[in-house]
Amino acid sequence: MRKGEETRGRILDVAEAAVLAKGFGATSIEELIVETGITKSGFFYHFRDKNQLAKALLTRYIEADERIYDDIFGRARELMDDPLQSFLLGLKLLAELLSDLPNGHPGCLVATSCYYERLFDREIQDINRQAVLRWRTRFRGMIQQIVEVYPPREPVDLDQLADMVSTVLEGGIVMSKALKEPDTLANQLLVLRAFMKLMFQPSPRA
Amino acid sequence: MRKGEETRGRILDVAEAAVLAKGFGATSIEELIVETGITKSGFFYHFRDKNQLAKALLTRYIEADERIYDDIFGRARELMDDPLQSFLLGLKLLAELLSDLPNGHPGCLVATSCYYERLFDREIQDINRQAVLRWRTRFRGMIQQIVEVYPPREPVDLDQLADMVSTVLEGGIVMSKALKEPDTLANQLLVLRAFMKLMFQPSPRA
DNA sequence: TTAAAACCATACCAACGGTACAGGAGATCA
DNA sequence: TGATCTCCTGTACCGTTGGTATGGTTTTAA
Repeated sequence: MRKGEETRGRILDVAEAAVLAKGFGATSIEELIVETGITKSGFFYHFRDKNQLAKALLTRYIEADERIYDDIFGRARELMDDPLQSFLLGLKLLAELLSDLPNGHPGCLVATSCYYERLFDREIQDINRQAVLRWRTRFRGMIQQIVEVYPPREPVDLDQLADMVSTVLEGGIVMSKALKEPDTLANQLLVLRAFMKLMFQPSPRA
Repeated sequence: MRKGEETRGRILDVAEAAVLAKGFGATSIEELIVETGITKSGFFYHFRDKNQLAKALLTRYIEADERIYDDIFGRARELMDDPLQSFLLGLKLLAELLSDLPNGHPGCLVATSCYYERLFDREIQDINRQAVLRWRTRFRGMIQQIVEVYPPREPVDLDQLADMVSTVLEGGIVMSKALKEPDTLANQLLVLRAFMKLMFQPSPRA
């Protein structure tokens, strides 16, 4: 039965847009079923309650997010052999992808979820935490490869340096949305790229 | 008539904690009046509706935020004459202040507000935008003074570099909350500090 | 003392999250 | 062909919430 999955996906699409635009607590099931074109009973057939919706929403978002990173940094690795150049290219490709979004980045569900601690149960909070830890692992792996070739020019913890990518992405999204300047996110990522270049690229005089 | 202001402040205290812990839409007026110890009528005496509460919350938060930055970077300026050293000291002082928060940073209302576009009117969105623009002006002023003495070692837009401070703060708060690691925010700020050092500090061989 | 400020009490409404239960259309399979 | 399962619709109901209204009372400052 494939049709159920499709309806479920449509509910999640509508819900994701609504949650990112007005918050989870302010998103009513009523508006979701109106916009999706189903009934309340139909909604509760797919999701036991609002909390299950949140969980499905978050896991789906995280999986899509991972696929994007796999794709971008996988391509960068194919195009560049040098780990530093590959990382810098990945950041550039990501910046391009982000600046090509027509209405700017719609927002990050991981970011919004961490502002709902008292609303969500431990399971959801843990899903969120694991997602951020996977980001850390991903970028630390790339940075470790860089460090093996290029020693960092300032003493820095590699986990913290890896987290910086996620930090700039999350912060950049907030800045872009608050300023209503879609470019800001991509630009902040490019500033991070310049920082990373400075951190690892050998000095021209060496 | 001072007592009114005090009650109003208490409502805002309770509301701020609630909004940061579960979102604006999920924060009920009912719980606010229970925790504040007033009646519903009392609440609506101070705030015409929930939107006015949001506006008051946000403006109060932004003003307190500005006072903190004035204080920290003002002290840093007193202690260090050199604009670069003063800036780096300010980042360090800010990191110390943030890591001294007992339960980690409670969250940024500016960040949450930008995830409520469809919930808030243009006025609130503009208050938010102006706040971020003031951050930009503040840090760009400091960076401009640095650039006059130390040329940047990578080509970079000064507005974007100034925004990086806010980006790392906002992103660091999200990371800290998602990971449930209070130190992460301060650590990310210190990584930014290392980046800034690399960007402006003359190379040791020069 | 007096008037404004700062509330309290009560009643009410529509909308929302959620529950419960009965049923029906359509595909799938024995 | 009949039975079963998936994927819904329809209806009815409950407690809570945001918000409005209205009238009254206590506290405070001039």
